[in-house]
Amino acid sequence: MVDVAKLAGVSISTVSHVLNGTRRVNPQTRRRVMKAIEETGYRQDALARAVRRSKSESIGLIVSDAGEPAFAEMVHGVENAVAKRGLTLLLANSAESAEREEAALRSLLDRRVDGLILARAAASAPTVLDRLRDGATPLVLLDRIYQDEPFDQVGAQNRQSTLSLVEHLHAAGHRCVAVVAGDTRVPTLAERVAGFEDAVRLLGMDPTMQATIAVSDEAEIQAALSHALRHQQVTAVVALSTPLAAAALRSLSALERNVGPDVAFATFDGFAYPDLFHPHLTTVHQPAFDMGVAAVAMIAARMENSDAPPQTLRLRQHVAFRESTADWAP
Amino acid sequence: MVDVAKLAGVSISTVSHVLNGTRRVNPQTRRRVMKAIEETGYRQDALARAVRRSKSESIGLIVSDAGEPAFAEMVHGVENAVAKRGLTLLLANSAESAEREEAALRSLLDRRVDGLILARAAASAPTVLDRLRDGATPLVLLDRIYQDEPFDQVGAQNRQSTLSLVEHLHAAGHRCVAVVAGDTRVPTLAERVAGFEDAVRLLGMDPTMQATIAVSDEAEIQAALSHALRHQQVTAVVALSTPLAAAALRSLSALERNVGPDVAFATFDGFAYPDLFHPHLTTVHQPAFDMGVAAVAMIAARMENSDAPPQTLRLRQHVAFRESTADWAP
DNA sequence: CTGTTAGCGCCTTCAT
DNA sequence: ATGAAGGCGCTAACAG
Repeated sequence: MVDVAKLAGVSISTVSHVLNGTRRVNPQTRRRVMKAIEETGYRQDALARAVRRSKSESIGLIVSDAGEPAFAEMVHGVENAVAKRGLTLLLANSAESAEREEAALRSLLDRRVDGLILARAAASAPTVLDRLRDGATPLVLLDRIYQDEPFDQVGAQNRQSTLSLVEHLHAAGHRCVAVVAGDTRVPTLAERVAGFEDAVRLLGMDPTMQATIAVSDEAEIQAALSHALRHQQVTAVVALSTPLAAAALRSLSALERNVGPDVAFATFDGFAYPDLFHPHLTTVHQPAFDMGVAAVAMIAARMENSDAPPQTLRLRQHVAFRESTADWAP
Repeated sequence: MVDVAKLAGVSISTVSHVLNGTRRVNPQTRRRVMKAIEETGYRQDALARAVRRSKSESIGLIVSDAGEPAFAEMVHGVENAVAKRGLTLLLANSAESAEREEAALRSLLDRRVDGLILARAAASAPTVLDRLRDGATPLVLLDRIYQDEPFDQVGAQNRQSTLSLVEHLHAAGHRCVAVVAGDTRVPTLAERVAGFEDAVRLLGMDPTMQATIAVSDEAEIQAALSHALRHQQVTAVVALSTPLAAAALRSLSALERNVGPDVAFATFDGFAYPDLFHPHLTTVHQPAFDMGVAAVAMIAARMENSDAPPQTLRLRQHVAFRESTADWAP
């Protein structure tokens, strides 16, 4: 910066001001400075600038499972929105571990990110957000919504979507449904279970004839499904996430039940390229990319106006009814 | 930091030294400082530290297409390796655009990342790496390998894998193959095409009976495939990436050719959960996660020893032979 | 319209 | 074994 100033015959202060457009400067000198910058190949040091302004022009994102396609999509959406605003994205993955989540949070905060987007880990510690309660750094909770937290949040309408899905199954004649629910500490999954229970009640289905399988391990899922199919006359299976769907489909295959004719099947989130996946699976599609975009928008809004009440945004999910729930007959 | 120093009754200099373990300090005072840090809830400012040391403890990653599953896996691998080293990941997506790539590069460099991992965009400008030629910031080129660039690189053994694949098809009786190649400015795809040409030569296949379809648009792919199937008696189709495979499979479906019995099919990179995808597709699996991990390792090595000659690492791909190339008969 | 100067929070000689 | 002091590169009063 000193070099530029010297070459242009001005003070570094002027250089700073032409760079930031932060005060009027004579077009003549302005030109000279620009030329000097060009010739010098000078680039502003974003870090020093951030230290001085205590604003880093960056936002941090912590996802709970970078391997899941839905989260990969959210990362994609966040990256897009962040880049569009000229910010930089700092990415971390907690891999569903409370320790890694805590460490990532500290690290990003130490880097003075201007905002933080967090999809909490399944095992997330209740105290992990304490250091953010003062609102110094805007936080938005992504995907996994915690009712009582005083933060902005973005998720999907899990409860209603599950209801629509089960209504559809009920209309097709299904009376006994098995839900592969996984780790129900995850609010997203708990909401979907709650939606299922809503449906059971509303549709007058017999609660004792339904099965909620709250495990994640494939072998356990298979055992539970086997039991449900044989002893509870379950005719439809609903998986609450992509990895659970994979485990369930493998289990059904091992149990020699054909998806479609033998047992109806539906899933949340689903697989990439659903039109190429056979059989075509009835799927509740999460607007993962848009959720990422929305999260960034909320951060931006919060940076403008920090004392508005926290807001929870739930995006609509698209329910695609396909083959896997069409070929079964009572 | 001043607060901590005051509370412990020492100078900030001592605080700095206990924090960094950068010189011997009396266990007594050391304790006092630690306690003061605890009570104050003091955290080091990573940015100020980076400015002073001109080392940011972060690495930048630019991918060319965050939507492709293979790149999502690489991001995952890079994130993992970076976190394991206690560094922070800055992520950007060029979306195959030279401008966005250039912008991302500048932005990350301005943030003084300690190393940079780049999967170049298809349209990448030849000059984009010029500012890195001096070696001040270690760079590793990921996935898309450029022969003549004097940088560390990590990719896959595309040429040999393609050869194995085509040998397999040839052994099954195929003599005319269509390759859906997409944008062959992408070195990865060009290498796979080269591997195909190697195979044609080595196996004595008639070059005029092969089709290389170097477009990405689905309608164009369908038209070209239609022509190749009818007028060139093509019996096997090979797609060189996941999106190309999706387009090709849709095209074949539109042309009413059954994958397997009517026409053999193989793809690179493939779809998630291949065991659930029907028909099971013969696939050359890229070790995308490991490529990401390896890229970080190379950055780390380069930071130790900057004057070793640049190295190109090619990881082996796993070729899984499955149904889609098993059911066809001459 | 422009320059001088005092920090931002930290590390690191140089003294003691 | 510890402190004092000078910057890292930058911005933002405060002066002219």
